[in-house]
Amino acid sequence: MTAAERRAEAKQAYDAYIAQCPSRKLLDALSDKWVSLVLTALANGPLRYSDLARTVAGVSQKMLTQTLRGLERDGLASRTVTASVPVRVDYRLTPLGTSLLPLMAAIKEWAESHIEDVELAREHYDAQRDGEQSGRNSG
Amino acid sequence: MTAAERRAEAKQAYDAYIAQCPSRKLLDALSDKWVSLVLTALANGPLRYSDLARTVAGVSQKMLTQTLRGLERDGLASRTVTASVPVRVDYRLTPLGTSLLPLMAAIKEWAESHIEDVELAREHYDAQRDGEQSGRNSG
DNA sequence: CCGTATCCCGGCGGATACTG
DNA sequence: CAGTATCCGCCGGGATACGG
Repeated sequence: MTAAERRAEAKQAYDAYIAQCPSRKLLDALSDKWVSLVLTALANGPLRYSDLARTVAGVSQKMLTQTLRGLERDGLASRTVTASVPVRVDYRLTPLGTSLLPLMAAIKEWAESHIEDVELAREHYDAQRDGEQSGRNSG
Repeated sequence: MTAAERRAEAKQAYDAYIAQCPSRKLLDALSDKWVSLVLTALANGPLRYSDLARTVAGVSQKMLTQTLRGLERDGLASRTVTASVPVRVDYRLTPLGTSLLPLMAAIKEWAESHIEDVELAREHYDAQRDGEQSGRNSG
């Protein structure tokens, strides 16, 4: 059995598992680096493609388009083309996409309340590791 | 300027951006494929390494360890070694990690309420695309 | 202005082998 | 049992060029 076949089988198992797990599907969707950023950018109202590119600073054209296609496919955002010259394309959240905002808010709330603890934990952990390195021979 | 330098600069900009954005940090943390699964697995109580490997079916040894180290570093989980033969290692959620559970529940709730809409939207979107493909010459 | 197609590199993550 | 080290395939995603 080749590595590719093994991979495919494992993928099958994983897919079969998440297939029955709504939470994982959602997390998979939100996991994409840019999804949450675009979602947040659109929270205030519709935006043109170029506006999005500016608002979500750092995103490449490819990823922005790809992300938007994904959101559109998932029914979270809608795409409106105005056939002028030059062409104009607006994106806006659908009701479904909008219904996600409270959840995003909840995430934001937890983050703002607790992310500092996480930061501190990291520093502590890293310091600990460094200490062990240099103190390895002294104990 | 080389491509690598451009990349580095863009990365800088992105990092600088998320550095001041708690929500993104949290999402970055939760984004890892296995984090939420491990978190969920530990929700019911402490588990041994091997138990986790079984519970989170499909995860490789490498990724499980890597995920656990990450959770430990973030102060979301703690690691307890019992020096017996064979050695025994338990992982459990910290209070901080536990505080994440309601948020996970909220995610689960949204997912269970709306993921069906997402599925339908996808089917519709895909069907639409297919239709355009085959009907391209008929209009 | 708003994309799509192509190339290509870096890194994620699985498989495997080895240690304590 | 619970890892660590290493190799390597795959694909995410940036850069670039081109079409409508």
